[in-house]
Amino acid sequence: MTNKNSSSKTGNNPEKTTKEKIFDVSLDLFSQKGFDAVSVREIAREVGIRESSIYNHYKSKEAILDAIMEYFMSELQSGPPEEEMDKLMETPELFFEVGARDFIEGMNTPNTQKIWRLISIELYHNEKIREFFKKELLEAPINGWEKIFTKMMEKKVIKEVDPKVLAYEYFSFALYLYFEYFVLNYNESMQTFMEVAWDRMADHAEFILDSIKIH
Amino acid sequence: MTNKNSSSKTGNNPEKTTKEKIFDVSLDLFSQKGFDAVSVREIAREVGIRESSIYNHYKSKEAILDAIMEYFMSELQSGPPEEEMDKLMETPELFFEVGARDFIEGMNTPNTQKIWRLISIELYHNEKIREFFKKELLEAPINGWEKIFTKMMEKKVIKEVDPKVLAYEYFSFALYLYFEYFVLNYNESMQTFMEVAWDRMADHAEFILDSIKIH
DNA sequence: ATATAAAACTAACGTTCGTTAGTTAGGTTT
DNA sequence: AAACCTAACTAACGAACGTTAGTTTTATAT
Repeated sequence: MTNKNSSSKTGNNPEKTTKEKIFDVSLDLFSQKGFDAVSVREIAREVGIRESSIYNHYKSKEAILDAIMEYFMSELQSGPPEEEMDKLMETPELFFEVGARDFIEGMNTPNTQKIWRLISIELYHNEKIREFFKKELLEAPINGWEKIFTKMMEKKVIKEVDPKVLAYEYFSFALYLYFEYFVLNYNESMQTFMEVAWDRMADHAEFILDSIKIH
Repeated sequence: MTNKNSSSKTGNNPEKTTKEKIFDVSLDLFSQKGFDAVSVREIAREVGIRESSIYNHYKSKEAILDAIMEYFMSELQSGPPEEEMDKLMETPELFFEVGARDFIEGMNTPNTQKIWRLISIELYHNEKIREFFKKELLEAPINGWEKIFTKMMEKKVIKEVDPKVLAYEYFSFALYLYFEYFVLNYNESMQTFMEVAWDRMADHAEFILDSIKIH
């Protein structure tokens, strides 16, 4: 089995290898129906080969899911660099804008968007994915925002409140948007979501800002 | 097929009918593993009968899920009565406390708690459940809070802001708590969750209140 | 005691599932 | 030309699935 990374970021590359096709088709199907509800035969049919041929490229159905998750984790961006942060922090309005852009662009590309959906479905069935979600997609950002708010208080640009509470206040709305889109309205167009999410995240940031900024 | 309502609210009633046992066992299993991952044979084994006997009580596996959902909808409480509302609204602190209690007690009994979890899992696979969730568990409460905040503004007990934004601000945190518990930490004890949820909902209400109350 | 209806049983049906063994075609390297 | 590898193929395995038909037990009513 070759270990060439099966990334296949471009959806309409005509020179895709069979392994990449399997990857892409699986992601499409998994993200729409969930892992268990998709059969190897269905993947094979969509790719245009027999189901047994899948096993020339991936040793099991589970291995396809693993490859998808591995790809996603490698694509996770870690946000803007430290130095830039410090400057931004002095004007909270700007900072929130950057934060919102970060959040929304984190679900930007078609592939990552599908994986977000897949993760949502598999949260209930897959312990590994659930732990990943908790640690990397919830706790890490919240701890990050807590640190940011703490620093802002030290710099006296916002009022003194419990930074943890503030982090939850800010971040829980992002989770709400995520939930509304990926769980409840997954089929609507991405463009529409991006625009709406941007506006609502801006409203939210404004509300938070109004109550914590020092006039 | 008898149409006696299969409620079985008390978990340790020794005089449960077989139909009630099937209902309870199915709910247990569905809420832990999801509908598709539970087989009729597994339910039968847990109840202590053969799988074919299930069909003397429910005409299909799907019919068990339908019965569970029907029970849940019938248990949904609609909140405190109108007259009491008007009085409460004049002191927002009290009102939030009532709101939080409502929210948390809505997930109170062991049975409803399991169904909440089941709903979460089936959101992705079941269009009926997804629509129910959107309408009854998201839109309805948010519209309710929007009306409440509008009235509060009319009574001049809180500042004038966009009531829709405010409703989302208040409610999205509740959804966050729901998500954290039912999706990510389902196995922890209910008592622990109730206490933590109560505290955090109080912190949240205090934060919101601080930024909208008229001093 | 006898008849009746509910609810348990045994046995099997037709499908679909993930996966494997063994084989064949096509292209590249010796 | 021969050897080799990759990746396709055919065919099938055993297991699990939801469901059904037909039969026997059990409890209740006459």
